[in-house]
Amino acid sequence: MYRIGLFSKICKITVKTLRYYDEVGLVTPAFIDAENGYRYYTNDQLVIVHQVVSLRQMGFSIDEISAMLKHENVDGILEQRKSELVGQLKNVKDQLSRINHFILEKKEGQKMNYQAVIKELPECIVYSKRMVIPNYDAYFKLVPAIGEEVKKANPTLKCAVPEYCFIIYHDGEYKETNIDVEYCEAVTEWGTETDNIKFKKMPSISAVSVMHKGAYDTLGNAYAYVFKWIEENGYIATDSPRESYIDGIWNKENKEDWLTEVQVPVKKK
Amino acid sequence: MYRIGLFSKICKITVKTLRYYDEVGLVTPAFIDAENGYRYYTNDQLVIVHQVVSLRQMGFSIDEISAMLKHENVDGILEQRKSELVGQLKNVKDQLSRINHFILEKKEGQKMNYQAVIKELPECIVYSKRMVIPNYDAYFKLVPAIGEEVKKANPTLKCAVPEYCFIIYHDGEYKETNIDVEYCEAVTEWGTETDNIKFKKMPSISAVSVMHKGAYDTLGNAYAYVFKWIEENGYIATDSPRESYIDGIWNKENKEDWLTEVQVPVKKK
DNA sequence: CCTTGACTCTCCGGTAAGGGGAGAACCTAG
DNA sequence: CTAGGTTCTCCCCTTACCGGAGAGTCAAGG
Repeated sequence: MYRIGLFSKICKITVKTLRYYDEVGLVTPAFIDAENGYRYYTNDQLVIVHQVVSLRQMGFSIDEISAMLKHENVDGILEQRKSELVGQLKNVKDQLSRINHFILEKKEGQKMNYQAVIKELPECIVYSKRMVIPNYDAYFKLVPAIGEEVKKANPTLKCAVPEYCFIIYHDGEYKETNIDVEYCEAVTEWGTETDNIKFKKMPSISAVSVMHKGAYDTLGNAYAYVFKWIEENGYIATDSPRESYIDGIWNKENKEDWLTEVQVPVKKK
Repeated sequence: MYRIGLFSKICKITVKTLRYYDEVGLVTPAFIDAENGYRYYTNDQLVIVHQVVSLRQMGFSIDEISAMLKHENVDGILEQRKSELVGQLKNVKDQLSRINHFILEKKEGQKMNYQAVIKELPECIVYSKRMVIPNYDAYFKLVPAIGEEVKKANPTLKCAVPEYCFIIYHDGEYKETNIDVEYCEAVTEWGTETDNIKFKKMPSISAVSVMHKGAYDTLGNAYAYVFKWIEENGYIATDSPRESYIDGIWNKENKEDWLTEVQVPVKKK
């Protein structure tokens, strides 16, 4: 019979931990002196502690170990822990890749303008108009007309809250002329379509998102950044990119205050 | 200016998290109504939140992000996080390997007699006698004589607490006859040596440890297990194995109650 | 027998990054 | 004016322990 201090040296476990294991019922001392509460351990507990440490080193939680020592659903717990570990492995590798990318990016251009975030874009209903526009500038002149056309066909239609107004670039490559573009705006309900305006449901997707602050003439940098990021971090683009307008000419005079979000649907390679 | 609920939808962060970020000073609302405490956010906060989420997705802690946003020691934090991730990667791979080994071992033999634990063996002073013994049985007859010889040369010498009494197998392979063996016992101080008995300091090492319950004739199973474990989990043995005696003939009549610990010094491959 | 120092006990508080819920105040639409 | 949705603060909960306070306990030496 050892007292707790000696036993802790024998099995190389702290006294605190032994008391904690007693408290949660994982390793109960062989005997507790009712007079003074002293815990006494024997080599039987040594074997149990050894088992517990072994399982802890595989990353099982106390609850899981308790269940396993009672032979409850051991196979299930093993498989669950394993798939958890596979997930963690992916996650750590992902983080490592991202941090390496970050360090590299920081070394090259000191500005650090862009930051990538993976986010889930929730499902939504949009009205959309797809069109081929001669060039980038032409597009802005068309937007108000679209809004009016929708309102005429659907006087009570309301935009979604929060607003989500974006264009999808359908060309698989960068173009400056004859751009195949789809203007979308999220709304709360289905409406009646017209020749130009169609309604559709955008499914929920995951996308990598970067924020672009400033005028549109440097938006190309954001695209360059995001596609490089996708490449270097082991993702692949699964759909055409979206450009979501947050701040612009309609609410900010100064071009440098404009804010645009570039979203590229992706999945892990 | 958005209220917290709407803003949380815009940046896809829970309200709880936004309040927490406010509390720790990471993302402060643009304006707080002094009357009712309502938090109001603008798109400026959106950009900050985006940065924060980006860094959180790389696994930085709130404190680290706070420092980085203030441009404090960014390079240091990056490198630190990176090496932390490298460590985590090793750890997760190790756990995965161990759990796979465990699952396999469980499928093959249902008994699950052995569990491996990596532990640090602390530094200690031992007296030791190295000898070549004709066979396993002969060894036990020699032990009492060693104890007496030490006591004669060092009447006041005390054994270490906890006791640590073991033999080292110096043969690089399994042998049944003419075994090169070193008997060791940890003591509290250096003593005077004799022709046979030498004192030395055992340095602190890490070792994989398994517990063997029962008579010595099945100890081979424990060795088989531990060397297989070492092989399959990416470790290498760095020194000769030790066999530490915990329960035996001296305190347990029944052979099935004997307890022996096999320790093999290892390092990660 | 007394003291001293080592050991042990319980209880309380802390960790990281929020989640859950209670109770109260507030705001907007009908 | 009311009903329902938002927001506020406050408190407790999570994991697997660690640190410390204050009090009781034990063994050895004088």
